[in-house]
Amino acid sequence: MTKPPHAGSADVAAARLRSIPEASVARLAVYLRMLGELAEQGAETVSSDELAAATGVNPAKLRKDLSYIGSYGIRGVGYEIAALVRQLERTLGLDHLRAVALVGVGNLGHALAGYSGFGGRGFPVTALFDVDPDLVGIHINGIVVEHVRSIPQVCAERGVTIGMIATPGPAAQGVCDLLVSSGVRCILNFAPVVLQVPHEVEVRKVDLAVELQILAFHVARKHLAGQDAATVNGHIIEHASNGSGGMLP
Amino acid sequence: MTKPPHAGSADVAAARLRSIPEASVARLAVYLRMLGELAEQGAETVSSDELAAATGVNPAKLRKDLSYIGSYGIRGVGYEIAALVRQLERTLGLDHLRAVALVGVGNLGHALAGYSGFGGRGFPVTALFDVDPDLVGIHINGIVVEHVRSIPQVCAERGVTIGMIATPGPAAQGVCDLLVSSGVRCILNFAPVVLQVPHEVEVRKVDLAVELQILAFHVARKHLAGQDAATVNGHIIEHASNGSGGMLP
DNA sequence: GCAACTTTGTGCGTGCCTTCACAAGCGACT
DNA sequence: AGTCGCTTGTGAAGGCACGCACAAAGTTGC
Repeated sequence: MTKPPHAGSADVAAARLRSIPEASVARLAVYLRMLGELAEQGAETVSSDELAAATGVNPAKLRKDLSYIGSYGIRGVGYEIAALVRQLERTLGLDHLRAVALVGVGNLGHALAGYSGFGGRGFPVTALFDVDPDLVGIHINGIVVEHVRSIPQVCAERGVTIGMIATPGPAAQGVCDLLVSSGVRCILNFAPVVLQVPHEVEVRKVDLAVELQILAFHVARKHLAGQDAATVNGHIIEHASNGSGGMLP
Repeated sequence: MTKPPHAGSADVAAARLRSIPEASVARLAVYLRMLGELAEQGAETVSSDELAAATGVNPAKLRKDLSYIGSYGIRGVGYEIAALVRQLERTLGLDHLRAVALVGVGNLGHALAGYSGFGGRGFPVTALFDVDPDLVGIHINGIVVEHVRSIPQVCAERGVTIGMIATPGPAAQGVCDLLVSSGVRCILNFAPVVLQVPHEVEVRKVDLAVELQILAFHVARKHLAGQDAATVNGHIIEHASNGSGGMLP
């Protein structure tokens, strides 16, 4: 393909961004974290085979994923970790901090507010909201909980670009509308409802009950199948879409 | 196709289970929850168009999903909600309670232990584990936290079939091995690591940091694209691809 | 400088998932 | 009974993603 002659100009970067498959984006984030760990351990370079094994994906798939963001590997050697991390962060938009607002400071919301995995990775939780008068006003990790009706004002003041909804189901759509009207264009939804949003807003849903039900399905399947559990190879790996390709020796 | 003459015998059910696409299983769980809400509102039947709109999927896809579990619709009318719910629950393995063990009662784990969405849907959290001496012994929702080393014994006693891991990353693999050695065959992993498991064990991963990074990517994309935001069609809808499952992927 | 080895980048076949479009089936109304 | 309108179930086509396999490109050793 046309090689990127020097640096990715903004145009080139934009063109690339648009064309990265959704499935690859999800994996790029996983590669990035693993690369961070490797860097901490002092590694300078890593091969696609090593990184693939560590993240549980096929090496060819990994190389193809990385090829979407440019040619940052050295044939015969591998990938230079520092450069790759920098480029991944640029691609994933992690070169800026993204202020996050969290609505719903109940059971789950409280845990999310205290989760260190966010702030440490460029997503400082900057605003907390709830409707419960007993919760409004308390501090969590140094952030004061505000009333939901303040969402537009506070989000504008603090430049919030990502919203997380951890309210009970019935409240979620209303909260979502408030966030959208405040200019938030990306939402992570933990409430068990399907949010209706304008087309320019991106919603991702994390549904814990559904995750368990999917597992329950597999429990039932294994149960019904008895345990044929053929004497296949011994290990590996994460993730559902295990082809379970035709058995039949 | 060959219609199920009377009831799905276990054989027929087993054959169907094996052939349901993974992506469809995830959606079936969503349909089931929405059907429950509709039933509460007093609805008797629902058409594929209505249910599809409510769950944010394509009507044809919904019908195909439902066709995997049998022909429970009435042409010209729609689906009888009660019968469909019953069949979905059977298919997803929700006709039995599935005891769940939760390992890691820190920030996130504590919230999960108290999350009512599990017990209310057939997944009673039956055992809690941690290594922290300050946590071992305390009660959460009436369950006492045990030491991780008790996992094999307690899981066997209480018939645990699903494990949830909400530990810090470095501890996750060890905990996973313990669960697997205790007979747990399905694991929901919240720790930011890729678990290595035998092939007969099913792992689903929920990775909150990755979810946010995917959103950040879309923030960056929207930003770079300016707001051309073409005059495309007007609406819609949740969900990128999941794969995931979500997270999952 | 050359040969052997290593590892990337990718063209291509394959299979799964999605979506369209339509025939078949069911109820209601006349 | 017959017709009309509505909705399901599915065949078939298109698109996307995965993974193999190999050429290109770099490094190491002599």
